[in-house]
Amino acid sequence: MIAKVIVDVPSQAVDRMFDYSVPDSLAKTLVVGCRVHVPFANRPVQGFVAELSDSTEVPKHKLKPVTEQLDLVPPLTEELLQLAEKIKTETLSLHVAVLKAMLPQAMRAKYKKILTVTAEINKLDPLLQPYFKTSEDVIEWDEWIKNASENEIKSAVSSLRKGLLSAEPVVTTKDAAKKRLVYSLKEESRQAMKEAESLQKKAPKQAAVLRFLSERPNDKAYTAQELSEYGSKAALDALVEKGWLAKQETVVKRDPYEGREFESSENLPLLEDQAVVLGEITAAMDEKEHRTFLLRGVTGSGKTEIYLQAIDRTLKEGKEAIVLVPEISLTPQMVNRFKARFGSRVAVMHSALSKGEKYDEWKKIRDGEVDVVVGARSAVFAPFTNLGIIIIDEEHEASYKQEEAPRYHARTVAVARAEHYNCPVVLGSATPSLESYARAQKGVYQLLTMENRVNDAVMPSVTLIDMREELRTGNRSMFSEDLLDKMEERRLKGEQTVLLLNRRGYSTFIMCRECGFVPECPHCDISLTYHRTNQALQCHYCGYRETVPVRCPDCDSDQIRFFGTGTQKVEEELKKQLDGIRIIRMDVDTTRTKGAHEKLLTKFGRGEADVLLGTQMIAKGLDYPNITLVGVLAADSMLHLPDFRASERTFQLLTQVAGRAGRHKKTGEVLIQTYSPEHYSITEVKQHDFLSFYQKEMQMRKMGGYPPYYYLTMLQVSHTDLHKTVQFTEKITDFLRQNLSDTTKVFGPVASPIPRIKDRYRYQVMIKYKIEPQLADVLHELMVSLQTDIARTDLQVIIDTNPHMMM
DNA sequence: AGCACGCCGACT
DNA sequence: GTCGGCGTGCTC
Repeated sequence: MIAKVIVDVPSQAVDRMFDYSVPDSLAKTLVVGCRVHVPFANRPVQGFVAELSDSTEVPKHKLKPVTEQLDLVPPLTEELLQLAEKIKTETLSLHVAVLKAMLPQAMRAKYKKILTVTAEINKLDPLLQPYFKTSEDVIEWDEWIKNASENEIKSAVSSLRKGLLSAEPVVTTKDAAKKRLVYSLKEESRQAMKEAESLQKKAPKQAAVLRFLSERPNDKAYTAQELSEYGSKAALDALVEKGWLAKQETVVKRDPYEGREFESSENLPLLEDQAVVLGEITAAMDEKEHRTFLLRGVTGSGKTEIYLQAIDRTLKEGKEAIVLVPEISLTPQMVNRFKARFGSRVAVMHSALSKGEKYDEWKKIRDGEVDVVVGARSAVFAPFTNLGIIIIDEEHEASYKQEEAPRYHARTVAVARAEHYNCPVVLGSATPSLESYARAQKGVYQLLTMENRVNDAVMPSVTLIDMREELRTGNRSMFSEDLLDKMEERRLKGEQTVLLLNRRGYSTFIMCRECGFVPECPHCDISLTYHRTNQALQCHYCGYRETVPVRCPDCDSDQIRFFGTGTQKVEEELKKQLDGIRIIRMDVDTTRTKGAHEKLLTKFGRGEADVLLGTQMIAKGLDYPNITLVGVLAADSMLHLPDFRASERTFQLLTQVAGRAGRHKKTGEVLIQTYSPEHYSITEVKQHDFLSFYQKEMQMRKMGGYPPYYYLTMLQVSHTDLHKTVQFTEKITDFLRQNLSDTTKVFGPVASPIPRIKDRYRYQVMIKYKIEPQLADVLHELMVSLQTDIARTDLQVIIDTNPHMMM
């Protein structure tokens, strides 16, 4: 038997299948989708069995056997393997990169080099001898070299040359299952309890352990911890030694939500709107036909309840469901709603879990222990085999696009999977992406709309505050008079305010007031950000850090001042303006630790603060009845980013955060402070008018030649040498112009908006097209032709067939 | 990517 | 004459 293997080597040059013979010992168990270890270019690597076959073109003397099979149950199903090929061609990624993206981190291979002694230890340099107390001892090269002295390293290198040491590459791939040791009473011991009493005198602890265990059911096993009140680990091990007890390793399942009580909930009654929408979705399920629905429902219209009931229906049919939510809204509040309805049938996958916890959640899915997964982007690859529905909440969110290779979009993957299972996809949002809404207009997706809020709530009133006007009237603070008044008013009434500091593309930097000097990162063309917590200037892109200068490095003036606004500064300022106001601040600093996010929200929910102040992360999913005021500081701060989606993002964020107000009995009010009160991405928020925004933005896209009117592909070229960067980009641009059709436009070379990151110069080429069937082939050909340059020089070329970030 | 193979300069 | 530098090709 021959196994066709995709090897884990990230190079275009080996991005194909390699044939291996399957040894007899594995012939019965090896199946497609398993991970294996194989020898490749004289070293072991991990690979994925993509096909099994009886024949091969490869001459016998070249064929090597599979060394090891890692999975009995293949982690990748046939469906996922097919899907991987599709993603590979669509995103121009390496095949193995896609396969790895489908697995939890813990199942991906680790490679290291191990040094072993081949001669007698005493022949070795005395400097190295301490590392090899016995001939079994090894040095893990990559780890060792970090702490070894220069002389030790030199000595090791020369010992390798002389053959006293040998270097061996090894792959380690493990299932990150958490194991623990447990003790149980052996069957035969039970009959001999009388003899056990004889231990009493010499070994009272051991006797106590036996007595305890004999009073319990036989098969129950306990950890040393659980038995510690009867006898220590030493006593337990002695009993094992004497044959009384059995000691075993068992796999424990971590449960990130262990010990948490979830109040169970039933299906809620639906409004008419909701019932119609649910009806359409279940009809599609009945027809067993794939359909993609775009559910546009205003904030507070009860989209989540629709998801829950659609899933309920799916489960009743014995099928499974995937729910994708944006990373930042994977809040406990969200998770709780699913856990409350479906209990232990839900797995949760998000970045706050440890690698091991993620693995366990993943395994629950593969082993069929759960049938619903709620998770961020990568949960779209959940290894279900009988999918009944895929739901993408807040479908417009940028986090559904992966910004590293493989650059897939979860929406595209979801639709591909749903086509395979003939099941529906539901894309939900109050502010759909332009792409999706345009597809719905064209009938590619089926549009469903909910214009009414549940709880008889009305949409909050939105007021725009022109900050230029405030400035003219002499208010130089970051709060308008109106906003301060209203916040104070809420506090007196015992109601709450959500305050959004929109600071994307707007960070705190320092500037010399005398000469205008702004400290920049020496490795990236970007100004340094001021971090108050460690009193340092830090680069957002490479992590470079320096201390805050006391005097201007340029003109020696001491007039160095901070600009921009951070949440900390807002908090201080607000405390100054409104004496005694209680503020909860949510930003990266205050939510870094595990569970902090939840704690802060619970606190706010209990009414222990008047104001919840935060960045984007507070814009989503918050649902507290007492929030009656939402304030937005600097609404337009991301409007001027070099990104054709800037208006769309602004509208979406403002609508989302406005939706936090007045979701229940009390009506809500929203105050938006801005310097561009006439911009449509802001004015349309005031009217709650998605359609009007959509039409205006579509006009802009049409004029600019952007999606959804045109498709984009971006090539990002980088190199440490500026001249080479430009040269290569020119070469690439020429190649594209020559090989693509005349109607396709190739823009470039241009320097990237951030022209240098980590000492690499960055240029880009943008391709705009309507129909270009050759594109994938041409780009592939291009990459093949650049292969040697990429491998031998430090040239890097990134292709993004659906760019979301223009930086 | 990472390794062997092979062809050139510098040195025991 | 040998060691080790790095350019080149290949990996089932």
